Amino acid sequence: MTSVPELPEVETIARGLRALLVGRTIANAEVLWPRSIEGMGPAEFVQRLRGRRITGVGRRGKWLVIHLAPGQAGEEREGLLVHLRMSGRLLVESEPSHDLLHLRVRFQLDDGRWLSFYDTRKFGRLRLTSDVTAALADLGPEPLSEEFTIEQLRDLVRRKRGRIKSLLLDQRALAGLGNIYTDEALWRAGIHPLRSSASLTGVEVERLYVAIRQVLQEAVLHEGTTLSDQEYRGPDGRSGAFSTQLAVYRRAGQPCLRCGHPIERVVVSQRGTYLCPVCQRLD
DNA sequence: AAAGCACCCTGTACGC
DNA sequence: TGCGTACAGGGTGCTT
Repeated sequence: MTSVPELPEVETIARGLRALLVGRTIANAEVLWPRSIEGMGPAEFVQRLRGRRITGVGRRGKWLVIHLAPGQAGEEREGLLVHLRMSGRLLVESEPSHDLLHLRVRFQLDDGRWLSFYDTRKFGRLRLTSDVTAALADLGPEPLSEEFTIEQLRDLVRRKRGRIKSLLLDQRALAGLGNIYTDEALWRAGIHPLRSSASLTGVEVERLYVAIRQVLQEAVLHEGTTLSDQEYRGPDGRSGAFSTQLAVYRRAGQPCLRCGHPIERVVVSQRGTYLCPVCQRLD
């Protein structure tokens, strides 16, 4: 069972970590699973992070961004990027580790605490970059930002020939949506995930825009979605409450909250996809 | 251009 | 009860 961190979960983590990390200095780092590090070897990674002060914690799409004060090289926009993928977790702990088996990378902070990266499935990635903006330049717009408008979504949708679900999952088109919130947004908008994106009417694009923003906003307010004990946790160990708000995700066979028809599961873009065939028509 | 698939991984669910 | 196997899922890269 997995519920993967998407925009609301990463946002919750960023907010929690911000309070704990800003102003701290990384005294030392240790890489227990080298493939968790992207773009350079673990030795260089550790060497470049040692002594660096954390100036901020943010989020871009599903990436967590830990901003660093300029080091000896003087890079202005250096930062540590973390993508949690399937099972990654970042925790601030007073003990060195609570789970050595799944500990992949850890940072010792100047206050004696530890920032620990746990990742059961080893898909998560840490990347140290000298230019945060450039490193994330391929990501599409932030769906909750003011800059993201209905017109932007309309352009995205009209320019592509593929399925609407594939488009929403494409991080270069729109940043931060994953399998859960894509299905939830499409259900709220009454749009079948297999519809060609270019076939959406103006009204449907508007409904989709509202649905995406609302579902993400509500999920942020609920601090994300946690589906079982094993799954996503906030940095303080709290679980997300949005699971109680899910209308379709993992609800195959259960009645649609709008019309009562059983929710169906199909596969779209190699992903389990949940929908109501009555409220989300293909024809 | 878009779709499909293998790959990266391991905990869990399921069938026998 | 225990064992083997299929499956899930984000992103990347390759093929169709």
